[in-house]
Amino acid sequence: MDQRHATALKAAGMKATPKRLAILEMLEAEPGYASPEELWKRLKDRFDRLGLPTVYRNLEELSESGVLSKVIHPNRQLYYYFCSNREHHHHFVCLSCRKVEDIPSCGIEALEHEVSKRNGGKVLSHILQLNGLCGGCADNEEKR
Amino acid sequence: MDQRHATALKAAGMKATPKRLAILEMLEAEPGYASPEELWKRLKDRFDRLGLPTVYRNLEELSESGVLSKVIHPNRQLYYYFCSNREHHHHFVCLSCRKVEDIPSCGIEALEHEVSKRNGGKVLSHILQLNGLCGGCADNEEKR
DNA sequence: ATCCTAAAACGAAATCATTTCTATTTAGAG
DNA sequence: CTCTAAATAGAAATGATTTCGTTTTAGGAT
Ligand SMILES: [Mn+2]
Ligand SMILES: [Mn+2]
Ligand SMILES: [Zn+2]
Ligand SMILES: [Zn+2]
Repeated sequence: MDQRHATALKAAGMKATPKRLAILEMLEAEPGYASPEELWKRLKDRFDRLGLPTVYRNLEELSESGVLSKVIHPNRQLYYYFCSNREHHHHFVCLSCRKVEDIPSCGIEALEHEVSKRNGGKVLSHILQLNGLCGGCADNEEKR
Repeated sequence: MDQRHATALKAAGMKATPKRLAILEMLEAEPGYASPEELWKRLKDRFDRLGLPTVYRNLEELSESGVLSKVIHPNRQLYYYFCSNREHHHHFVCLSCRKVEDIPSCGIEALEHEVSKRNGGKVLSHILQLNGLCGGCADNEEKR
């Protein structure tokens, strides 16, 4: 039914299992990021059996293949979210309500070039994430 | 004797205990990042008693107060390093040898402005880190 | 449509880096 | 020198995440 997700999975070289599709649907409907356990609690009734390790494994694999994104959270727990924007970009994440907003550009090319020029290093990946309070949460904060 | 570190601690509102100073000296002498346990193993003989929780606690407090920096590592373990550059900047970290290199500029002001303009959100912190292989490790990689 | 097999999922148990807790020690202000 | 809030000890707990041996399944091949 959600051919889009099945296609994305196939493109990533992963089988389109019902559980993977359910995880993607649930995260797509979610405005913010979610933890493995939260997703598991909300999904397990839809299946005869659904193990928490399965959710962990799939979230990690989906993140690894770029279908999902991972949050670097100060509390060091894992959180994932769905973003359909296929361009390279980053995110602002609200630490209060968990909303995620796109940040279209990062000057990574210049920084990568800088690193390789200066010391011959090779940049394999980069993290750019803004943490804060979204508009709504910042307002609530003020009223307190 | 290392008045610099004692001063830095005082400036951060922290007592200049021998253990904190030893942690700072050890990390300053280190070219890259280190884990709490590694530091503990290398420091505990210098003291009658030194608990691993003390190392964890101090590293976190020192990182919290900006005296040390923390690495966001793919393996999700904690690593810290010392950087004396007091300007706002970020780092390239080598995933192989753990070397850390400065990245002088990040376009954070523009991004912060973008976030607050678009949705009224408030940016509280940001992460920018490049992961990769430093010059030396990239060379070794090629020879294999 | 059925077979076949590598991939996926199960789930109980283990892991182990990190944190907590209470008692004891200490830095440093007064 | 005294005093006290801050720092440390260290054993124990924690709990999110991972492992592992077994069972099930998706999807290409027949
Ligand atoms: Mn996005
Ligand atoms: Mn630096
Ligand atoms: Zn980027
Ligand atoms: Zn910055």
